[in-house]
This record gives sequence, structure tokens and C-alpha cells, in this order.
Amino acid sequence: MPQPIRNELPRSEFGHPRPAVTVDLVLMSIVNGAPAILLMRRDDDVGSGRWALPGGFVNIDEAVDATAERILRDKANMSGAYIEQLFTFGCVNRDPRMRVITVAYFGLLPPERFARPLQGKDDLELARVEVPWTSEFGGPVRAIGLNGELALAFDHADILATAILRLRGKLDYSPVGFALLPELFTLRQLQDVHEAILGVKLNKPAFRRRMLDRGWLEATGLRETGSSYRPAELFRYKSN
Amino acid sequence: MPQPIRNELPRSEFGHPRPAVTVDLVLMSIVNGAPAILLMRRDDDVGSGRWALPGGFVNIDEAVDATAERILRDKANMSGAYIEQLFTFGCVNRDPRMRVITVAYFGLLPPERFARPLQGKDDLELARVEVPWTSEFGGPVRAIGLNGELALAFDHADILATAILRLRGKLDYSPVGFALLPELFTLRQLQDVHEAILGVKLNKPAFRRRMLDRGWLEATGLRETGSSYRPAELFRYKSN
DNA sequence: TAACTAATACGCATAACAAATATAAGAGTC
DNA sequence: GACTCTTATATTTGTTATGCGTATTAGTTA
Repeated sequence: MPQPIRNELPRSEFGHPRPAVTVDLVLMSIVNGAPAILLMRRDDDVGSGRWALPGGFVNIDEAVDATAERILRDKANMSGAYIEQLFTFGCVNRDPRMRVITVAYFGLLPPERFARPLQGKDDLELARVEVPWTSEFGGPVRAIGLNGELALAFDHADILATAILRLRGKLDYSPVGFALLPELFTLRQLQDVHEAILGVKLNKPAFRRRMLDRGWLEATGLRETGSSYRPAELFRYKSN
Repeated sequence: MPQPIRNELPRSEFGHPRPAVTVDLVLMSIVNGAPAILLMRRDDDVGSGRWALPGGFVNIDEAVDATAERILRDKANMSGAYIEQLFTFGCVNRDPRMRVITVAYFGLLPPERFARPLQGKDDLELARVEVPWTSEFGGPVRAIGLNGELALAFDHADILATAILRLRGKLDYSPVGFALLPELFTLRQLQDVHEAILGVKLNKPAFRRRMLDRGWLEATGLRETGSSYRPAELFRYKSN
């Protein structure tokens, strides 16, 4: 591992100890009509038995955005997620071992992309997020795994709540929601995603009109198959 | 200066050199109908003659939010600003001297609060920000001082553009605009603030109605004085 | 009275909500 | 295979609410 800048570090490196900088990734999807996130079990000295967001240190020669990409690839075994910086958590006692400032990112993927990376890994779990509030101010959230609630490490519950808040705020005026769907999807699927994130039921014709008027949807002419009722039309996300 | 955690730093401290972490502050106001920010002239080895946002290193025992408060107090000689985290800039070559990750904050104050802190300090200037775009994607901005354009150090032009974008986005649905006004203000003053930030003219009755419907305004019954026309009513910001 | 700006009233366009209707497919029955 | 039932998509319609722009009125100074 090269350390090209190490020798040129100014006096402040030794006069002032530096906080460690990490990236934590809120890797989200919609599963069974509810938001879900990827958690890793910690079996180290500190958060033993607790569950944490995938994360890691920022290397000296690595952009923070690149750290987020690396964690997605190496820790979560995934790729191609929509990734966006969320917030930087800089309290003093976040981690009892040392001073750590973490730059939180959130990443969005359609649920079917989680199946393979989780296969055979019992230290990874896609936990349902229970959001008991609808306000714009947030509050604590709970992560529910296959065997009940998962205790979250550090301030990761706060990070999670911040991610939900941000997503709710952006959903209606930005196309982030499409990152949670496969390439082809029906309007009902899109509405399900919105309802799962917002935690409220939406009016169908109004939702349909709003989405079509945004200019984000491209009709494919194709229809869904296998349903025992009138098949819905398949759409594709069209940037611009 | 105490270094309580220094001796307990894990092996990674020596195996992996850490980036430095700073806070940069976009201290904003509205002056003569245009956004303005506080800039400091750099006379060090690097950005000599260039102008930079007030900023500084995050101490090892100091929350990042607290660093922002300290910079407001010690570098900008101000207090009581509305401060909010903006974005973290983590590219590798932001600063040619060393690897620096900066957490940018923006702070808002009414313009009259800048007069005293700037008195007699010729290394501080309240520069007008020229924003040549109206889109939601941004682009370069220019800082205009008393003697023409001020060359900005590092990536501070990007930070500035990000601040403008964020402010534009939040202005209509959050009460941030009130932080740019004195305690008592007229609806015209409030509209001027919005128009300056958004860079567009707004319809007066519609703006008035929107603001009153938000429930943010408390009518005082007082009137402005000194005007040679019908005096406008003075309002106060009412949270909730 | 003139000039100026604050504040309000009116009319129009747009969008949301709710209910009702038409549409397309599969499943079951005879 | 023809018919009906079921289900959810897709569309239509009418009502209500929201929001914007223009026009008008109100209030103060000179």
C-alpha cells in the first residue's frame, strides 16, 4: 500500500492528532412493501452481537466518494448502486475506541440485486426498517431482521433515520425512486415504492398523472405477464 | 492542548496515515439585493493573494459542529448565526499541501451584523456572489469584492455553488430565509431576500399569501417608519 | 392632487380527491 | 370451446382545493 503523502505531512500532523475518517453506507431497497437495509454483524471487541452499516476507513490517497464505492464492492459484494452523500456525523464519542468522523452515504438498489451477495453470508442481513413517524423531524427507527429486532451499533440508528428523511424529501421531485426498481416496471410498482418510503397511501390517478407529467417515464408498449388480471404496461426510466 | 486519545490510537494510525479534517464556513447574507459571503485573504505560501472561506482544523476532542461554531466566533468574529451542515468535500487533491477532507457548513445572518466584525480588518471582505445560472444543477459562481473579482482558493467556488443550490432548494419549504432578516421586517424585505437568493422576480400577492399560509409570520401591528409612502406592517418570525 | 407602495379582491387555470366505468387477462364451470 | 366470475389495470367524470396573475382599493407623504 503506497503512502505517497506521508513524508510530506506538515508539523500539524504531529502537533495535532487527527480524527479517523470513515464512510458508512446505508444500502437500501424496498422489500415486501417496506424499506430494508443491509446490515453486518459485528463480532469484534466493541459492538459484539450488534449490527452495523457496512463501512470502512478512508484511505489517504482515496476520494471519499471512492471509499463509498469500495465499501459497496468489497464489504457488500455489490455494484452499480445509485450512491449519494448523505450527511457527516462528527460527534466526539460516536465510537468508544477512538475519535471517528464518518461520512454517511446512501445507496439504492432494486431488491432482486441483494439475493446473490447475501447468499451463504450469515453475517449479512437485509433488515426491514420500521419507521414509526411521518413528521419532517424524524426520530428513532428500528431494524427488524429474520429473528426479530437487530440492535444497531454506534449511532447507526441516527444515520438510518437521516437516510429515511432525506429519501422522503427527495422522492417527489427527483428520480431517485427509479433506482429501487428493475429496468422495466409498472406504475403500480412505482407507486408501491413511493408508498413504502413515505409510509402513506397515495391516490392512484393523481400519482399516475404526476409521474407521467414529470417526463421521467418511457412507455415500452410491453405488458407484464403471468398475472391473472389485466396486465399493466411496463415503463422504463428516461433521464431528462 | 490535551491529547487524551493520542496514546490509545490503534495500529491503523501508524499503518494508515489519516487525512486531515477541516471545516469551511459559507457565511452568507443579502447585501443590496444580492447574496454576499465572508471571505478571508490568504497570505500564506499556497493561496497567496487568493480568497478563501473561513475555516480550520477539527480538533481531536471537538465535535465537527463545534468546530463550525468556533470558526464563526474566532475567525469571523461573529456569533448567533443560523448554522447548518452543507456537504463534505473529499477529493484527493483539494489542497496541494496535504490530503484534506473538509466538512462545509453554511451560516446565515442579517447584513447589519457584518458591519462591526469587518471593521478595520482588511483581510476580511463581504463579497457579492454572482450566480449566472437558474438551473438545479449549478455551475461556477464569481465572488465580486470592492475592487473587482476575488480569485477563490482551492475548491471554494464549488462549495459556494453548493451553498447557493442548497439555499435555493430549502428556501420555499423551510424558514431559513428569516435568518437573513432582522427581528422585525416587512413582507417586501422578505420577498427581496427570496428574490436575491433565487435570482428571479416573484409575484407579490402570491408570495404574500404563501408566506402567511405557512404560519411562520406573526403580525406585530407595528409599521415601518421613515418611508415617504404607505408604511408596511412589520412582521416577526414565529416558529411552528 | 400626484405619486408611490401596501394590501386585498376577483377570476382563471391547474391539480388533487373520490367514485364510477371500461378493459384485459386467467380460472372455473358446463 | 363458450360463458361467467374474479381481479387489478386503466380511464373518465365531477367536485373540491390550491395557487397564480391582474385589477382594484387603501393609506401615507409631498
